Amino acid sequence: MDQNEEQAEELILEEFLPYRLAVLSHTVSSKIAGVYEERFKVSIPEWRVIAILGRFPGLSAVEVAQRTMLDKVAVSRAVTKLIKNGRLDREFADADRRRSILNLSEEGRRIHDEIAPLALQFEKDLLHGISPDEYEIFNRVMERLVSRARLLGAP
Amino acid sequence: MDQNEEQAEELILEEFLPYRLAVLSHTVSSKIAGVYEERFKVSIPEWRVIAILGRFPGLSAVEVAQRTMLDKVAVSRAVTKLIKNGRLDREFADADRRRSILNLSEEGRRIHDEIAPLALQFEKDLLHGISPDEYEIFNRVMERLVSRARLLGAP
DNA sequence: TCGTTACTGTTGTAATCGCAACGTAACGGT
DNA sequence: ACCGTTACGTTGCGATTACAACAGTAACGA
Repeated sequence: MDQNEEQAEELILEEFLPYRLAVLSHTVSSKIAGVYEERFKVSIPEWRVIAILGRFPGLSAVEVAQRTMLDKVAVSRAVTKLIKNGRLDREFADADRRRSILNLSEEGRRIHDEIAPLALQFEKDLLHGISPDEYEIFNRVMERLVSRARLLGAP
Repeated sequence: MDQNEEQAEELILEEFLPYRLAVLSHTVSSKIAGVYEERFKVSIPEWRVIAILGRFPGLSAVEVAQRTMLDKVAVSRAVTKLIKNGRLDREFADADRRRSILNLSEEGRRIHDEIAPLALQFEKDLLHGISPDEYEIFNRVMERLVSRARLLGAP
């Protein structure tokens, strides 16, 4: 029997990994965005910026972009809006006046400290019933998938 | 020692599950969309429609929407474009003339049969180095997460 | 010093998405 | 038969996103 004789497997959308990842991510994102948005009028990109500046004060816009996986345009717009809403302060570096120095304002910090526990709780709720062992494997696979995906397809 | 004395954990964006899911899904989607798009001029929603009609010929638009997790507007637009490009045929049901009956055209079938193996190969490449056991757990966790996410947040 | 090149952040714009509103069609009760 | 309701699919529109082009600043070498 020829070893290549096996039936070419058909593509079943609901089992197809990229599809399932998209569905899962979209479901999770829209649910948690509901919390940010509805209660604090903060979009996901804005929340990413706040979260990063909460841990790394004084970053520039590009540095924020790298750490949030947002492109610099998204960061620029999020920052503009956050400043307008009094949640961010911006200075410019003395040494290089192109470079911005971003920090949470008092209000920004307050919002950060309110959202963070909600977000962590949401994550916890999401993971309820999943054992640490399972989650560890899940995480390993996720990381593997990201790095593989970065290699594949178009460079 | 008070049992609530533990330090409130800080939110670390790059470890935060919704964020990581978004990054992973976005990375995977954009890579594989490159294949669909560049080589066949097919968007992701269009590909979902093709994939579903490949397995379930004769569905109506709403049925396609349910099975692809697209909303009916997205399906309507994808279908319009696919018909215009000669990849889909549409009839209307005798019993209920609101209801469309969608089928791949010959050309649509041809494209389906070309993309499907590429997509499956991409998935295989993505999963390279991950053991069946790991993948099984990964899948279990994914399913758990979707159903949890559907419960949480806004109803 | 001048000219080139690289980098930061903003703006302009086209494509996409999501939601509400709509037209048409079928259905259900009276 | 008639009215109100529900279902299917389309259209319009505001919000979001991605990408390219840009202005301004800095760095570097001739």
